[in-house]
Amino acid sequence: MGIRNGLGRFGARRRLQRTAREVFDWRRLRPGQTEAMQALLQGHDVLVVMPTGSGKSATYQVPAQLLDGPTIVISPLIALQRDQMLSLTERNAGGAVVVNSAQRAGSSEASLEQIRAGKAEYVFLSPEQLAKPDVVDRLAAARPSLIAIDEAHCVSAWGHDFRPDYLGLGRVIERLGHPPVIALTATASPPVREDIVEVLGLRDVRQVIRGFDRPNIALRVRRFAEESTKRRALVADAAGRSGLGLVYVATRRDATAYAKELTEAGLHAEAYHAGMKASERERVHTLFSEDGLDVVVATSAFGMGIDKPNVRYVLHSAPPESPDSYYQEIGRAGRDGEPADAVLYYRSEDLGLRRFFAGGRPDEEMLLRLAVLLHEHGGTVKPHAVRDTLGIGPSKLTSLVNLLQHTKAVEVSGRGDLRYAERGPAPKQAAADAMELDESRRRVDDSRIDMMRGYSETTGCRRRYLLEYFGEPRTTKTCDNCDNCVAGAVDTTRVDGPFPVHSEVVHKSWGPGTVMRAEPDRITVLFEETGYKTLSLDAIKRDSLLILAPESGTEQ
DNA sequence: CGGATCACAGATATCTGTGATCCGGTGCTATATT
Repeated sequence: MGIRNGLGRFGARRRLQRTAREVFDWRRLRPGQTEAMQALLQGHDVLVVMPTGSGKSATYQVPAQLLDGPTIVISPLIALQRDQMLSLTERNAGGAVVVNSAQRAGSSEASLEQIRAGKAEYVFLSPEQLAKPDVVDRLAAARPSLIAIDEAHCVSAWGHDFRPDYLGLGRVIERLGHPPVIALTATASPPVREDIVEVLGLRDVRQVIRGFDRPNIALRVRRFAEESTKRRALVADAAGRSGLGLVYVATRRDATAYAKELTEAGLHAEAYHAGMKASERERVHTLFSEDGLDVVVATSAFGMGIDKPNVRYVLHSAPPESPDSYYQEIGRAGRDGEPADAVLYYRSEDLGLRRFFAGGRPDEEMLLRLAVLLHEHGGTVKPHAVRDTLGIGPSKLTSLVNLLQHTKAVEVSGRGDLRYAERGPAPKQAAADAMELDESRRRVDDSRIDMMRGYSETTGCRRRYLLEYFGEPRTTKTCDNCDNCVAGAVDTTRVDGPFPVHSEVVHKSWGPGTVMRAEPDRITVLFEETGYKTLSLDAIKRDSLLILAPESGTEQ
């Protein structure tokens, strides 16, 4: 009580500041933080995109103190859950508990009981825990006042296949009474933000987006024709550097191989990937945290949650699958604000592996069998019964159900039970629609790989390229801290084409989209259905491909 | 999609080329066995 009635904007701000100081010992809140916190207290859902180390966690931790009821924090990794729980336990913040499979038997049970009894303010758990109806029921009974989704880009990056329980979070949020929800991430391009909002079912959303630019990170791409030449160059580069570094590689095998070569070159290098024993991974992580080595050679498994200030360089032996991932990975350099380097060792062939990873198609036959099964049954079916009948695992079922849900064929109840929608399309149509939806998602994934190629091959300012990708156009044309700008090769002619950045357009066959990037002879558009496309202005003119959307220009 | 690896053939007894085949990232969970 009291927040909405009686206390105005300024009262709320003062209370937030006082709580930040008294409970957490934070002297000052930054504008982005206060904005997000106030929006939560006013009952909005909030999407926060702010760099690591800028106090994202504070945006839910402080309001949690002022709202009456526990705060549920959804976090993708057990290690992150534990770290955050421990740091809260040090404060006099009302107690924090975790619920996960790494707990001793009965300990998760005790955590849930503490939440129910009002003896803990924060509970940390994974989406998989929230896929269990009894866990959700017990949390709902505690009347949570706030839900935070940490590392929210995982919703979009992992939900659709790798960890499909992320897709169930929207339903879970409703089941928990939809208190104010805050989703937090360091990196999210506009379509990723849209995906997060849609999957989580956020309403009346306030977006707080701050500080994408990391001007102290020098950006560079080195192009190679031969794999062997590229390898040698990367090893020589790292061997010639001092200070802590990260080398990102595409495969586990490469992690081991590069680590070996770097060791032979005289560095203390350690490999890191998900195939290693937990104890080994922890050993490398500790060495890294305590400056006990020169370089970690890792797959994408390494990095989430790390906030090490003095990483001096991040080298990539191959491009990742999107600028989103690339920016996230190089963003681990130079957190201290001192100069740092991000160098991509690039061969266009290396994008092939990314296309392979993006390529897995859903099982169409199984999709149809599932649709037919639910349709013929007519009533509500328990998911385990469906799994038994079809002989598939829980995550496969979740991803197939998700596709059918989007085509309005299947409905999922609060407890996770399945039923065919009364006015849903026929099973055959539903399966076909679902395949088409999946196809469209794949086109978007492919287009993000294309954008990674675009970054690697651009002759323009690389920083500008990335910032525009994230929807933050710079006013200056050059950054003076990327290879192209330093070489003086960047074309600084003013671009005043017919389709300015951020204008809404409609394409003859690809439908509506937003201009993300404008160059003298071409533009890049983010289309709702097909993702990113680069179009030459000549072709647009010749075939009248594109027009400005009717409402565009009247908005601002 | 591209690479690494292997079997096999071919011109010569150790190497070279070709085609087939396989493999590739991210983490939760839950339970049985030491």
